Amino acid sequence: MIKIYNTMTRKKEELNPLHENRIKLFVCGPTVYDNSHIGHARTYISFDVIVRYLKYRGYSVFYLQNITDIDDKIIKRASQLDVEPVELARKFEKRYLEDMQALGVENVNFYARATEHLPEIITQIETLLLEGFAYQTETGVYFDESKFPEFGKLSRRNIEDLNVHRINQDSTKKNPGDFALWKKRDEKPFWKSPWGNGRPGWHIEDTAITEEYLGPQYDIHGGGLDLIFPHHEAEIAQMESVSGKKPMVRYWMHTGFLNVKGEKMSKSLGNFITIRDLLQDHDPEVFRFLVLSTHYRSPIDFSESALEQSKNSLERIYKLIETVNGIIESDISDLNQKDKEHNNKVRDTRNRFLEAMDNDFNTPDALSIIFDFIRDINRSIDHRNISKNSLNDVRSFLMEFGGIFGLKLTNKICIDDKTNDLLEVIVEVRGKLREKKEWELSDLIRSKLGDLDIILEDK
RNA sequence: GCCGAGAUGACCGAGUGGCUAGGUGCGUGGCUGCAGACCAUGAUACUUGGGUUCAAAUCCCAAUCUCGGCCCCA
Repeated sequence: MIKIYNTMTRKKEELNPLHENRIKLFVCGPTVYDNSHIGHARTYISFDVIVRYLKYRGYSVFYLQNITDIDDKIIKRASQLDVEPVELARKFEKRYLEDMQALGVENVNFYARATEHLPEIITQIETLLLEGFAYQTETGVYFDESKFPEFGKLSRRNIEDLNVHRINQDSTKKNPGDFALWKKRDEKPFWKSPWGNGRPGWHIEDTAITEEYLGPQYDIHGGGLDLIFPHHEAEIAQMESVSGKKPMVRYWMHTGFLNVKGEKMSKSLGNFITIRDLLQDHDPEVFRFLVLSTHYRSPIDFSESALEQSKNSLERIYKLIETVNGIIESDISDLNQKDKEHNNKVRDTRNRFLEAMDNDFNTPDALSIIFDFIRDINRSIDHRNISKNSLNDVRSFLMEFGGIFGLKLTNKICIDDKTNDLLEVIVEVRGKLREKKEWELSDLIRSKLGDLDIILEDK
């Protein structure tokens, strides 16, 4: 039974989807006005693995994400660069999708652009006005917070607290906490609406999109911790007011921040690392491993040394696969057999692994179980008491694990035949040198190859 | 001011009452010509002070510190 920590109740709850084994999931997507950063990557890798695991567990998951392609930041950036906002949005949307692909994030079923859902947005606002949850002023249409007493239930705040500390106060609003559903604007880009030209407020696109594709009630809503307030509160207020159905979502899941040197990344601090920067000189799987070696709700402190540690850890997994492959493909006679014992080992490890993942997707715990297993298998190989048959099971279990964590776990060597032949020549010659105990020369060859990132290991 | 998260060994990081997680790094031993990989093994680990309990990293109380949210943000 899978347990999920629900931000709404602050407790782990058993996963019970609305419709048997079907799960409807929505995760807030990015505002596409700039390159995506590694904080985004953390969140989306986390959800990628959550979805992989749910699917592995037999759930049919529909994973929806929005793309905020209309927003003040987009407009501002576009005017600075003297391009059309939509052009800018499309450009960074494309980059975002490329970045996600590079990171191996691949389970989103549908990306919904805000600008392609204006009719749905307008319909929701009309309903809110009709039902008295919203009001119109000369500057826009606002949600009337006082009509939704539960406002703040997700972040556990009360409305009184929310009505202080507001800046850039729009004087036409009834309460300071009221938020915009529609902003009346005559500058481009704008859309026509019953309330005049303008564009949607920040929160309404998500509920319009989720109602369209998932309905007024669905299973899981995810996003970064920073979206709890006010974004997700606003979504709850809108959707539950529109439909009259509660709750809008059964499980709220929030990912922790990625910090750089103990501080949250922000443009003002200048510690902003984009996914592109990261991938310039790091393997995406190393970053994925770093993300998964911390629980999705905990903060991650990003650093080069953290990456280095992850790289080395990940290497340990790859080494075993390599060794196993080497033995299976070799023609050496079979090692001693203790098949039954090893079958049990694989089975127990799988069970423990699933138990860890069932427990609110505890990837670090799950990893520790994998490493336990790796040590055991290495020991068996060292003692030469594992059969090729068992090693096949080991390999397929590790591949199963790799599928869930989104790690390829295949030998990454991809060189052309010519180079391969050439390498074989070098290795053969070096072998002869070693037979003659020409250590100096053979070490030189090894170190020169090492400089070319070709690691030669003698058995 | 109001809300929230956290403090575990050199570093990262699990763990809600008893049975030394795991990884990285480092030391030692084994295997190796050497190195690497692998195996074995080691280092004053649970912020502080009280309390509950036969038993606490884990529960309670207090304190200290760190970080985050409250305009925008994954």
